[in-house]
Amino acid sequence: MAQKPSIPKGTRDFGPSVMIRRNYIFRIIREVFESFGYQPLETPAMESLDTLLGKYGEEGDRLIFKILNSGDFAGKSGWTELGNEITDTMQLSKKLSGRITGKALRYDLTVPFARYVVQNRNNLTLPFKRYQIQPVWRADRPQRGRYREFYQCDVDVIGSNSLLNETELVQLINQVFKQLNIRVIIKLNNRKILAGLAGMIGRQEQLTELTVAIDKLDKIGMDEVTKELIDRGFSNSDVAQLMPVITSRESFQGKIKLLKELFHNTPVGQEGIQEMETLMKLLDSMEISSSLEFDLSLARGLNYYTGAIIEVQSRDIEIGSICGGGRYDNLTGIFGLPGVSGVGVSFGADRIYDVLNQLHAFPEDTQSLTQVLFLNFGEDEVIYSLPLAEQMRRAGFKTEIYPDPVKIKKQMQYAHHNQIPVVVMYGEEERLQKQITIKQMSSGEQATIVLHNLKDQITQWIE
RNA sequence: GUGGGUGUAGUUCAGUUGGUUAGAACGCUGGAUUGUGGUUCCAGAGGUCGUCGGUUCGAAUCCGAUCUCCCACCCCA
Repeated sequence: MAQKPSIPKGTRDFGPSVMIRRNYIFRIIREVFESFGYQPLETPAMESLDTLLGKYGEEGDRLIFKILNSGDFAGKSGWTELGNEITDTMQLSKKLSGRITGKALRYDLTVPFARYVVQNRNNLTLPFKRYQIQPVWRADRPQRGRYREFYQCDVDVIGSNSLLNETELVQLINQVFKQLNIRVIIKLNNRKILAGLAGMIGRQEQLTELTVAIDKLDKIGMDEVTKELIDRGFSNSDVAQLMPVITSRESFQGKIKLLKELFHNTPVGQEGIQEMETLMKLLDSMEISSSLEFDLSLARGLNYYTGAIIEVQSRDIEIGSICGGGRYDNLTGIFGLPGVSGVGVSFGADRIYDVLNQLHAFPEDTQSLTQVLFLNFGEDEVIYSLPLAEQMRRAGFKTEIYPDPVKIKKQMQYAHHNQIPVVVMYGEEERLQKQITIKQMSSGEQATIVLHNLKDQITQWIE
């Protein structure tokens, strides 16, 4: 029974000092989201399994955390009956899982959002702008920078086709990272341009294979991507046509010109070019301090994107994307509400944390919380400290009283370990002389002063 | 899902060709100091050596299985 407690693989506890820093990130993100008029939304940790299945591809389905039903599911599911007629265990498992689980933990925030929109379609005024900051779960095998439980910070606007939304999101991304002091590259592309490329070589139906392969360009390089494309059934001439385009180092205008020539017979591609040009034109009219890049190899894995795609990388720390998203034309369609287009991005709080940590870019004062500690000199003595502590709180100091009348040494250690800058002593000696002793921990300096000077002295020492 | 590594005190790790009582540092508790933290000194607590089995007179050490965590791939934030 003396077994060591532990938490499940890929999950984490966040101690106080980490939480203070995480809250700093969430606070900035939330404030920026709200400044653009996005409204808060939360959805349950668990969704019906049907809501989630089939939305993330075959690979995604496997990574969904399922929740076991309560009750005697073995008996109800007719275990023996099933077992007798099916000998293939994989098939048996599949059949059984349909009966023993009907709920699952959410895999991302976009699908629950789509579900919410469809469910409340009669009460929502479109366009609907919402943000959502909640954990999501994936039954993946964890490794560095990848967890089974992690937070996503999503902003989406649904029910508007305007490219102004994309523009605004870029502006919002820029604002978040500006406030966090992270220098970023915002990469842009358009799914329709990728579809145009697939169309150009006559392989529209293999768009997904194409995008999965070229998305790895900056990770594994040109040769490996070529190899992968061949493996996925593309011909040498396909690759010969594609590679020069997606690796093009031309300027924005250069790339547009190149694509226009290539896409004279592919309407989807032309549409993509037009959207890209409009977006760039709109962005030109704003002050975006981050560098923008038109990256033709940017594809993003999720295959529900249909228009613009966005991905953000840190300029200083190699950690993959710290924010990403795009436009999806028909996400609510699978829930029976077609024709509602949405666009959104998601910030990866955990990776942003790592970037700030490695850059030492967290603000200093996020560390200590309590500013003033009243020592406890005994059950009777401490009563006289109570109103003083309350006065200090009203004066704006985070104040606590040590709860137990233990040795002063121990109480001082508590102040030291919690980095509390000021300790106040109001024991019998002080009280009889109508004075109070106050100590600044950083310098060790200590002063005995008259009561009404307490506030001023603390102010002076904390600043 | 595929492949590689790891496991000894709260934490980070030593532990010789298998040998008697498994160590260190840091941390923790108490004391030197009954109203004073950080530095110092003294003392103390803390271990089913991941688990189960095997080889052996004898296993932290060798073998097998199993679990765990870490790393890479697939995929993703």
